[in-house]
Amino acid sequence: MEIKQTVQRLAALAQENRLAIFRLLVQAGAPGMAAGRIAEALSLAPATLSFHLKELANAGLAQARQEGRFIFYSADFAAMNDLIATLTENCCGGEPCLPACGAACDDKQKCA
Amino acid sequence: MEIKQTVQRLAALAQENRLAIFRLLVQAGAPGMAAGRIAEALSLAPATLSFHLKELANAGLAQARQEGRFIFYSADFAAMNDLIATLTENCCGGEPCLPACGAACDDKQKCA
DNA sequence: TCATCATTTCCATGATTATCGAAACATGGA
DNA sequence: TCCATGTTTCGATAATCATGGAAATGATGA
Repeated sequence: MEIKQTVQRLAALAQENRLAIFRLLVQAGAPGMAAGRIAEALSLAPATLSFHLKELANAGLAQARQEGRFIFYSADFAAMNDLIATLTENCCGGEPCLPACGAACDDKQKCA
Repeated sequence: MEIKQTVQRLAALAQENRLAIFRLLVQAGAPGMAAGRIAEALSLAPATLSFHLKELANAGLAQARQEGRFIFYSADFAAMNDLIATLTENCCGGEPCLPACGAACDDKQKCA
């Protein structure tokens, strides 16, 4: 993943309301939640919520889907995993991993 | 990890220069790098670098250590892992995981 | 102590971001 | 078509952030 996109995704999550929105979407799973429901759950003004949802969508962390009069938003798990993979990809820089590094490494053998 | 701290750490990484600094420190491993070397590697003004290093240190993602006239900074792998764990902790919200989720889950059995 | 080097703090500036009221834009039902 | 509802865009404002020059701080060796 490009560094610009990584920064964009980190920035998208680095805001209290957006992190809360994203977590809500993660818990909601594939069907997601209608914008209004999210606003209700987090007590956000419609314009404010819309601003943040757009930010998450632009970063590729959320997707919108129209259903009747409602617009459902859902988390993009693949994007989240890409982000995490990018953060950990140079984990320990080829050297034998520090103990603390183990939990984040996909390659358990390398990080044993 | 508290949500405020999670936001702080994400924000610390959500800036191109700071992400570059952090990656450099990750590659440098435990010994870390002197501030001057980092500035040199990334062509940053001393004041600018100092600002960003402070930001990373405040977020708990980097540590400073004095060595002679130099101050060495190193990445805190444990903090990075905490951050990732927080991002993935409600991964798939208890339901069977979506395929895309597997890579991020520590619990491979749950996310098979 | 003094000179020197490495780094940080102070300060001002410009840029970006978050918020929300009001208006506009869909969508679906009567 | 008209109305009601759900969501987004517009516009203004306040707050936060990034940058780097200049001065201050801290550490070392002479």
